[in-house]
Amino acid sequence: MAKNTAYWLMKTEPDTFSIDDLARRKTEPWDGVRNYQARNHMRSMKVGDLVLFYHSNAKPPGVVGLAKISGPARPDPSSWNPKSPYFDAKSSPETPRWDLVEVEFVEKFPRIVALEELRAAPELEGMVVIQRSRLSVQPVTPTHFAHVVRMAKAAGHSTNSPPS
DNA sequence: GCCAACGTTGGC
DNA sequence: GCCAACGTTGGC
Repeated sequence: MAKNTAYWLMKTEPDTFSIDDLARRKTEPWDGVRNYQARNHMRSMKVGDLVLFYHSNAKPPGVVGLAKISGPARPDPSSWNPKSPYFDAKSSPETPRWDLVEVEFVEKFPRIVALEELRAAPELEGMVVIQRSRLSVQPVTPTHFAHVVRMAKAAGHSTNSPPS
């Protein structure tokens, strides 16, 4: 893994676009982000950066897999398409306001790492998703990233771990 | 379905 | 530039 890889968490509602949708499509232009902080995070992404793929408004909400950035930030055409649900009258091809990045499927975890588990893990203290749940594109520290991946590949918490 | 948190808008 | 009103997000 390249030394300068950065790590992120991106949220999506599975009813709209899930990890399975991404697995089918292989790669997806991540359009519709309409929050400046999230947009600015996308602008600082580099191709090859790794992403924790998070399902919000899901039962349970949590990290369900990995993706990577396969295309850098560029203007989001849905922002000036009046037929798009993400249309913004203040954005145009000449003066684009919103960006997207290309997101590529890496893997679906064998299990969901639920938000509840993220909260309960002392190693993940301070992770953005735990304290600022509304930000849809967030930076993740390398340490936190590695820990979430480790959790995904270990047995789950009490509800589905084997009897002791 | 509720509602707290929080981002955005717009009047002043 | 402040801040109240409003809209949205997202966990529960």
